[in-house]
Amino acid sequence: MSDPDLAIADGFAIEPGLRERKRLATRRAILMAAITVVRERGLEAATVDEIARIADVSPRTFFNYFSSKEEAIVGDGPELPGEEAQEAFVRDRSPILPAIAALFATVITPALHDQEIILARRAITKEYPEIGGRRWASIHRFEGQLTELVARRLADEDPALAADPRALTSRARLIAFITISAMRHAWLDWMDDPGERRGLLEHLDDSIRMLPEVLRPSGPR
Amino acid sequence: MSDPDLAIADGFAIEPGLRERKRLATRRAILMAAITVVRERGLEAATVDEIARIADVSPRTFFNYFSSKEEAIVGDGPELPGEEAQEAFVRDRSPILPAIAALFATVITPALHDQEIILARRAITKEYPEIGGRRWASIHRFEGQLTELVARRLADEDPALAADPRALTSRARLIAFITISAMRHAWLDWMDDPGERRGLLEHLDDSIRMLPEVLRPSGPR
DNA sequence: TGCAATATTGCACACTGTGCAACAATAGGA
DNA sequence: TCCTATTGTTGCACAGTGTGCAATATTGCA
Repeated sequence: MSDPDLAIADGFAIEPGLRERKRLATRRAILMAAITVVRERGLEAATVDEIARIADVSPRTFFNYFSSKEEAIVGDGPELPGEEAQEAFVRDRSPILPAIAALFATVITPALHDQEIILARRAITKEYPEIGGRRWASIHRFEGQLTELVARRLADEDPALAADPRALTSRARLIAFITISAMRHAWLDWMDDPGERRGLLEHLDDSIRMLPEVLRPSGPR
Repeated sequence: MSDPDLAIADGFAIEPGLRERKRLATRRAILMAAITVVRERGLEAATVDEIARIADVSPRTFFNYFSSKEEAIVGDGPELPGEEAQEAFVRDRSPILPAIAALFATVITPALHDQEIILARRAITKEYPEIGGRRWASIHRFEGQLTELVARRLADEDPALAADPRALTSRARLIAFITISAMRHAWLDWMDDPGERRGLLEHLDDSIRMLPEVLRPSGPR
């Protein structure tokens, strides 16, 4: 059960063999089946057995591709970009909030590739917010990773802070929480944007820019 | 299956009968059993059957008191204070962030009553962060309630904003997200505070005060 | 005491998720 | 083309969560 992405990870675009192509097709079939069942017959009807039946695989095979039902329906959690981008972020000295927003943008852009899946999932999470349960694990993991990354940058730009691990972690954690909040805020505004007049990344810019404004003690005026 | 808290909800402290006292005792027995099993034998061993066995009730009865295993181990989610406090908050015109922090304080203070349970749960969530899964539902619900409340206040203090529901919701949501982030940040700093030199509420003040500082475009300096 | 309300329990059931071993399909060289 | 190692698929048994329901036990109250 090798990761087919590894075939292109080293820069050579190896034509995937029959095995990899079948694997990707199966994964997609299960994923589409999950989304389809939820959209057409509701979250109640979306049991693993039913999804597997629609995808034409055995229920056992379902779990070879997704570790939980929610993962198939709602997708994987966010991931940090590769090492090089992380290093650049650590050494960067521009304002940190927009820098993190840019980091998010590089992560989101490829994920937005498959419009059909993205839009279906958007509709599903809007109709069934309770599906987010299993997502907690991945968001929590992402919070930890981002905190770590921000801490590296803070330590890099302020050695005095690096000498106080507790203060460093505390500050990094707050920045990570705030930016993830902005990300979620942008996502929700995007979901509420009826004509989709602005893209997700534009909403993210809006949210980041709204932050200092909202925090002014005197309130917006 | 009436809520025993209702007996005092209207201001009259009715002496609870044998039924209510037994009910509270059973609830507590299950709760303590859950915490004890996790602490002594790990999260793996903490099955519903085992917890029920320790609490000396049937597994079925466990689910009469808690809707899930996690709820027994980690406790209920946060709740907004009563109507009067909410109304006062809506009409209040002091800076909104400290005002929300004060709101949190009124909610947290009674919840901090039972030191034994609080400390045990603190240790458990520290050792097993993955337990938070089921908590997502309650945090999500709380986010929605707080957003609604903040929106009422924003509409009350700025009629122009009230006329634009989307902008109103967007702003209220961001404020709710940020303050909940600050709350979670304070909770984590509190968990990391070894000698417990500062209480949870003091950490909350710290977090709220740290917000504008962190957001300054030039960064901390 | 006796009746109404409520709590506890056992039981059957649907569902998620995992380990394991048998079986099927593919890759890649002889 | 055939052979074999590797990898993918499936069925099966199992442990666990959570729910509905009906029988039984307990409590409140007249």
